[in-house]
Amino acid sequence: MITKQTNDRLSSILDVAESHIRRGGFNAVSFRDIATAVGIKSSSVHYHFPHKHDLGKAVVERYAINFVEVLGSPINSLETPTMRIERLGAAYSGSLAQDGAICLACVLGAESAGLPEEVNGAVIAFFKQLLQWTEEALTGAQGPAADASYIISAMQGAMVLSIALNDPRKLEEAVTRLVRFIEV
Amino acid sequence: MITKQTNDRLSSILDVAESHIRRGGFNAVSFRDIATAVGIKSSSVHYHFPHKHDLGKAVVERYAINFVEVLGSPINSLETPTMRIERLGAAYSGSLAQDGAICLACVLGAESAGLPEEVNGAVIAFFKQLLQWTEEALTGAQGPAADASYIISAMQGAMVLSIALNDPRKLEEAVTRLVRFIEV
DNA sequence: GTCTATAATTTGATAGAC
DNA sequence: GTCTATCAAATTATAGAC
Repeated sequence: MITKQTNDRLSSILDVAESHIRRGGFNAVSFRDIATAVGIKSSSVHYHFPHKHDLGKAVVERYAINFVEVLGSPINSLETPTMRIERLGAAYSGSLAQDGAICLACVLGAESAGLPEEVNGAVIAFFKQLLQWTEEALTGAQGPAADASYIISAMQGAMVLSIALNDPRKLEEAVTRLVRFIEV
Repeated sequence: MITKQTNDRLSSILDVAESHIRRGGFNAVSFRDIATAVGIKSSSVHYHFPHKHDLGKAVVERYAINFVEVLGSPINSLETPTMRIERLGAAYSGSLAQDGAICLACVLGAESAGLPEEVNGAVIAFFKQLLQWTEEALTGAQGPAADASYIISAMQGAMVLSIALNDPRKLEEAVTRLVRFIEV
């Protein structure tokens, strides 16, 4: 099936691009590197994404969709706010362990002043989506850590420390601490 | 004076390089961009820093020295732990407002997997230094936020959110919250 | 220390055949 | 959709004159 194969190739390109960006930032990716890793030529990557910002935007948008899909809705759940934030932290911890890379939006957010507008817009949209999810997850919660921006900040920063110092416990400890100081 | 002029030029190069890196990451800087901004040729930049990782390393090391110098020693002070962390947060907030850029180590830490070893080593050294400063600053402190790694994580992440969403209050609010939950 | 000149490589991007 | 071929520009880096 043509459609299937197209999707697979597109996914492969996005997979490699996401992986590279999450490890070294937007400027650490090149069409050639991606093409080689996928097993095609750089001109074929250009066919799917004419400009580099098209590729970057697509990577972020797919990341955003996948992320919320994995997390699920925070409203329909029977969990407590504490459990939801714990799940958010587990998602990041698992992602850090499995991919050996931090949140895509964290890397791109850190270098946002040097990004194409199209990519930046997608990053901003993702962060707003993530903040909204966290706000909803915190409905009815209290305590020192019960604030969406604060929780996201702590987790993003802990990922930076974890990857820079090669110590995943930085993230785990931050999540533990956050979760502990959310009261229902 | 030759020495004076040399130092000024060297400082200018490091100034421009730091500014560019803090805005767009390590790969967003080029010898030509730096040279143009300083008012010299790229080969002259190579004279001072043969390889790009030499430049990157020097930028981080100077940043580390300046940072602790601005903060001062956390031990000889008569301040409470709360006041010291507040001062750390103010340093970052002021730096964000003045330079329009986040912490150098945060940007480079986020893309650490794509950095030259020499630069990475300097970033790790800076983070360890910063964590040690914060640990000493927290001597005798308690409460939900009284942990060096946690505090640094929250501040670094809050800077990412602040710059990505163009809202410096993210950092200010994080600092306020952290400071509020350190008990002496 | 800075310059000119230049090399070698990489990069984002396009044209056109299949 | 993918390929070959190619391009213009940019990048890191070096050699040698001043």
